[in-house]
Amino acid sequence: MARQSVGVTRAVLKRGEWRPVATLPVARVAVDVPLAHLDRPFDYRVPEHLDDVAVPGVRLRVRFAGRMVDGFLLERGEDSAHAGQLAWVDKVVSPEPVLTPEVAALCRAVADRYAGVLADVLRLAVPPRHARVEAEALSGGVVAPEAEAAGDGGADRGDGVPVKAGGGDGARDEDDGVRAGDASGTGWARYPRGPALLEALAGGRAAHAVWQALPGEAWAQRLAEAAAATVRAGRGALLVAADQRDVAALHAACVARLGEQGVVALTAELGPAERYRRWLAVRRGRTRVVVGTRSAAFAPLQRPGLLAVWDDGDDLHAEPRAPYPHVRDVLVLRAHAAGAALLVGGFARTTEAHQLVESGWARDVVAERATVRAAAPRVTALGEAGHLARDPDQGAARLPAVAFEAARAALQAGRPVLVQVPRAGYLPWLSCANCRESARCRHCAGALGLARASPAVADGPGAGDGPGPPQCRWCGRAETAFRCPVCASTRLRAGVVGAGRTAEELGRAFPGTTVRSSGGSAPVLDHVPARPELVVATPGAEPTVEGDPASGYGAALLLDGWAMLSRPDLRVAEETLRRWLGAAALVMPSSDGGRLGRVVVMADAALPPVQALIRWDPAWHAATELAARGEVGFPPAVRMASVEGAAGAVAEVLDTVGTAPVDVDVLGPVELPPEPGPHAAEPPRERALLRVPRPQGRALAAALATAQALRSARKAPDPVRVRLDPPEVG
DNA sequence: TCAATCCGTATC
DNA sequence: ATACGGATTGAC
Repeated sequence: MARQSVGVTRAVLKRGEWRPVATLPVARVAVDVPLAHLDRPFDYRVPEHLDDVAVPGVRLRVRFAGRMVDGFLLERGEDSAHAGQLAWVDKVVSPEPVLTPEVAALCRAVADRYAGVLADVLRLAVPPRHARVEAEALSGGVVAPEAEAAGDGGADRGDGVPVKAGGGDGARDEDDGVRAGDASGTGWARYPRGPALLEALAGGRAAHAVWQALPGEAWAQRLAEAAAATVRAGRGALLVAADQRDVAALHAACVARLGEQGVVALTAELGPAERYRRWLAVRRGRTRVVVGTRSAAFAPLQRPGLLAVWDDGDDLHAEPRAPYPHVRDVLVLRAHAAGAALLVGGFARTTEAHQLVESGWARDVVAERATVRAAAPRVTALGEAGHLARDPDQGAARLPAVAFEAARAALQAGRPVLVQVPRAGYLPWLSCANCRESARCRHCAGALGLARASPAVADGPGAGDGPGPPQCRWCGRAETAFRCPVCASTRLRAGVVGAGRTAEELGRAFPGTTVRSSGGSAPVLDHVPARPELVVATPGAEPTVEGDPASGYGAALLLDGWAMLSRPDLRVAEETLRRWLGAAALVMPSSDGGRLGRVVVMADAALPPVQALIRWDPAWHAATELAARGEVGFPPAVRMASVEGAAGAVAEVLDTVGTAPVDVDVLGPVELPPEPGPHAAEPPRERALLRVPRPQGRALAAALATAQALRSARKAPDPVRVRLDPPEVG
């Protein structure tokens, strides 16, 4: 185990004079070769001069099929099952054991779960080596500076001042003086099972929880409390959030509670050197709490006690590179294997998270109805809005009366108003083809738009609805006979809807009121001052309101409802509700006889997601969705795989899977629409969907891995993409 | 009969 | 990928 200086890893002897070590002479190596049929360890001989550094987890170079490849040493063994001669471990790249046994096992499990290869998962899990960083830490022992979580806009906090452990004093923390792990006094007391969860963490027990955060919840503080309880048990906590902004909030909350020491943020934006520096600090056990984005789910945290993901419905939690693992699944596998607790939290609830509850694997952490009601804003749905506000000014855009009143009441009370609008480019926006005047709804004067022109994904029944008539972006009414009020033209031209345009329109509806934008073409704001201003934000870019979390926005207008719900996507109800809840959770509780703390959503109250928002019951909605998916046989009620590629190749994979002992239901294959761009000359691609009952998920993945291995073994030219539970299908 | 080449298969 | 073995081919 003695650490060698780096130079010694090179052979001093000539290769012919290398001698095998006496004990544990066999190194089992995961080679970095992404071929399905080579996805297993290969044995090599350890030469004497590498004995010290050839420890499990190190990166090394070996000769494989006639060329030098990278690999990881998985373990040392006494003998090999391989009949032939073993080749030498050529070189140990660095003595740093970057692949811990726990993470190695996790990567194998993830590869198996997703019918992928270990080499691909290892590339997601272990960041590229940065030799200089490794050396600086080796020699100096300097603890990585981690003051700035990149993009940390926390300018309202006193930065640079070391915070004493336990002295939680975040700007938005209402739980001053509460000791970590003391369940009774934290914000977790508002949830009947919250204290028990914290006690389990403090006791080092592997609780599994799906947490439905209360509206207005200081979620980052709650997760920091959970992390602190875990640390008290002498174990580490890993908190994964979808984006930089959420990571920064989590980091700030954890630092406030636990101090700078031992809390580290891992995100892609850090750049290779800083990222590797922090990652190494985690591996070396200098940190007890890791917060980060997607790939942090694999962070080599020592003795993991709590694995948590916030807002697991955000699609950023789905890895876009093969084998396309989802953070929630990675953490479930890891919790299972490492005996760690798992916490899946959010304002919304995904069907997958609910599935964990229904299967009995996880417990529900939800507040009592009365607590929810007391914390929630009052929600009004405006599907078929009847009344309109009188124009306060000539030419000003008008809002439905209820929305206008809710906003005005909030502004008069000195509170900001949040307006959630569709992301720019999400929807075409329409104007008169002749005079360029914006095309407006004849009922409410909202801007007209087209519901998504062509369905990019044609899944299941009901796919292929063409572009419908223009619809009002505010009230959702269809306009079947447009006629420009200015020039009487009946022709329309398309532009692009942006948050900026909506901001402009709203500015006219509320003259003299400051309008801020967040998201879309405008930069995303972390927070806004608690002043009577309009805040126009795209979904996911809603700023929090500075100050006490119990008093957020005075009102919110959710304008993108009909646009969202018109998308041809099976997940659309769940995703729409998630976005609404994310915005509505920032609104103050209903007060002043319902005048303050209002949410107005432009969607039909009869729709289930609208009902769920009104009643603030995402768990009910998730249960409904899960039941519906069960009826039509879609994930997560079943396990599904998509197999995509050239027609013949797909057929081959299906053939092989057909011989496996799995009871597979095959949908398709169907021809996919040609991809836009330079793919015109290529033969059409096909996709088949395979589904099995959930207990057979492993067997399905194994059968698909076998099929891929067969193809790769005979160098089949057309690649086939296999994805398990592809997000756009479920 | 032997060498050059082709093809299939394993890759430690 | 490359490398090796066995079969095949072709020239003597």
